[in-house]
Amino acid sequence: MSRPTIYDVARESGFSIKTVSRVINEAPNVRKETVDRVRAAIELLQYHPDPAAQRLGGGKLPTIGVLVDSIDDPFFAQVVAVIEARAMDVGMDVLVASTGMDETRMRMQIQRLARRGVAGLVVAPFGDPGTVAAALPDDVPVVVVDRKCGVTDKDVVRVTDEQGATDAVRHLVARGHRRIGFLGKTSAFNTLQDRYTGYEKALAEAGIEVDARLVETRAWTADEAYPYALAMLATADAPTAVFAASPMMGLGVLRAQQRLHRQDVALVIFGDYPVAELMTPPTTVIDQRPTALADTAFDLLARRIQDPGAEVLDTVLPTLLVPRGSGELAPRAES
Amino acid sequence: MSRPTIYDVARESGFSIKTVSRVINEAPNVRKETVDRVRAAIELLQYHPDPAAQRLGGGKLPTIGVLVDSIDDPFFAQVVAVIEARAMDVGMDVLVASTGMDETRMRMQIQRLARRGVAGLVVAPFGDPGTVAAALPDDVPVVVVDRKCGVTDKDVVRVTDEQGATDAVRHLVARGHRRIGFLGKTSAFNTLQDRYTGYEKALAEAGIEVDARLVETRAWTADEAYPYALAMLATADAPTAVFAASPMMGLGVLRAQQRLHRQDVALVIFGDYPVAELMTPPTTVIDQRPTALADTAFDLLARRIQDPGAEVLDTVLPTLLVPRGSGELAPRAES
DNA sequence: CGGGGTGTTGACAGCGCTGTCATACCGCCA
DNA sequence: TGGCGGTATGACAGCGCTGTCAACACCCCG
Repeated sequence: MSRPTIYDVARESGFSIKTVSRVINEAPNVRKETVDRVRAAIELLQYHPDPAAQRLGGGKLPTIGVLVDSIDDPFFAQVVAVIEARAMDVGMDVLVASTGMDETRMRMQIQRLARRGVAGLVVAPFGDPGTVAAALPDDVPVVVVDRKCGVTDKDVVRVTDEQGATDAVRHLVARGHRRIGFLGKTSAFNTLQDRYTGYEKALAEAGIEVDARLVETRAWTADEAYPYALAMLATADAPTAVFAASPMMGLGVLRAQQRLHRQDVALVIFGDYPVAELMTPPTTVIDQRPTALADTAFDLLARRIQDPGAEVLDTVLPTLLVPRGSGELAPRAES
Repeated sequence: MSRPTIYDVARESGFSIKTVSRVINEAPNVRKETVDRVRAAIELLQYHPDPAAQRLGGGKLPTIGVLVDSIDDPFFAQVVAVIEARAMDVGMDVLVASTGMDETRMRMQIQRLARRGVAGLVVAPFGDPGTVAAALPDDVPVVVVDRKCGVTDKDVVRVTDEQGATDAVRHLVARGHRRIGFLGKTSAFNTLQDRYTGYEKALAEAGIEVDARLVETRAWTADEAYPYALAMLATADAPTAVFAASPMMGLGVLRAQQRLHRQDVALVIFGDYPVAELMTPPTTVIDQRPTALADTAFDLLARRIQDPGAEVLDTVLPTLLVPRGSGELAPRAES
């Protein structure tokens, strides 16, 4: 009364296990009638191949691994959700793992997933190019998402970080802002570095000089960003607008604004977040469109699994400025 | 130059593969010196057992499956994150799957995970007791989270839905509210039903009669809740406070409040959500403490995997009222 | 009518483990 | 001294698949 095996299907259908195997894997050169008979037996017995056995017998696990910073980060949660949905459509399972932003752990998790025999891996890496390149396996298809980290021999999907940041700051400049603050730990990721570059660029275009007092690059978490944001907003020559280079930075700013009752400071956050549209004022964001990112990542992975030799692609998706209110505030009248 | 197998370790250590297997599985009756020698060989060769082979050879996969409504729901994202972290600590992987609130899909996903040979399953089920009971496998350890759904033969972890709702409504009553609205599709889950019961109970305690015009039980998503909330808040005898029985309902109410500029209506939401503390006013919530839920779920699962015959536990965790502002608003003066 | 495809199927040997059972050895007691 | 029980180890047969290779049609063409 155990689960039926391929032998049961073979017996039921009157063919050999090999032919059943062929039908399961949609191999060529099987007569249509045979396929039908085997399919009928499979249906009758409610047979499903055992993934572990398939794996052991030479194939890969019908599974894809996803490794992200943290699963409950809304951005990555969406990425995982999309991958899971897409994987389900093609009958694959998804193994999730998180790095917790720890390099050793990242390497360990990648190894574990690879060892597991997954058919492919979606990874949001971090760290310097050397480390990342060493950590990514070469014998498993890998797609790198969100952060390039100097990877050149794998498919990459990411967004136009610099352009997005430029859009954000231009948007603020267009509203008349000249004193625009920046928050984001530029040393952490190349993405953040790029966003800073975009910030600089937009200012330069407008003939505005970067004021070091308005640039804060030390904070990484929202908790760290908060005091800096507080300090920046509390000074006499506070910025009239702030560009937060990540949602975490954004939260830090929002907390500071709430604390100081300074909702009149314009704000654009790089990266959308839940209920941003319900804030007072609703938050203008640069949407990274995580679902598009994940969709593309899945497509690329599927492509590479199917054709390991395909040309390596570095896909850069556009971001989307979503004006909701906070980014459209005019500079408050100088007191 | 492929991955080392148990044979390589056997050769390297000078013992048979069986003894190596014993060491890997920490089986009894192996001389300490042997263990050390084998361990050294394992270390030297950087050997890691192949999970698929372990599975096929009689064991279970060192993997636990998690099935939730949706992976990017903040509540479930946290649950998944905690399970993943705990699993990693004990060297297990996590397969995620989502039901998308579809019964057929739920059943399918459960079967897939079970077939996969996972060591255990954490499931947030839904649907009537019969369906759920039929969908849950008996040959794999299962822990049911968040919603009991009439399950009696599996371990369950959930929160005090009725008590939490009562707390919320009492809290509002204590502020002087008498006209308190309710939003939540009571027919969807027993959890929501319980929350409604809690609502009724708190009103009864205060000698307040339930006003059918203030009770809306048809909406399930935030989009559905929005028009109802709008209607409820726009009437002449609008409630002075609202209890939203789920975060989604809460979002509907918040949108309606924003639209109508009625931030003066008190609000308590069952279930915390990101940045609730940054809203205007900050949202008072009944925290379901998803991390505690997930921790307990993991503990229960580990216990059952280790001892399949253990007594079945129905664990009910307390919720936590988190006052942040919206729930402490006094009834506005009647116009 | 024979040779060389092409299409269709099956026998069988693994894949890397674990379970079962056998073996070898030790110390102990009668 | 023989026999018994316990400890430590190994031989070997699977687990449920897939890959390889062989077998056996059958067809077309010269």
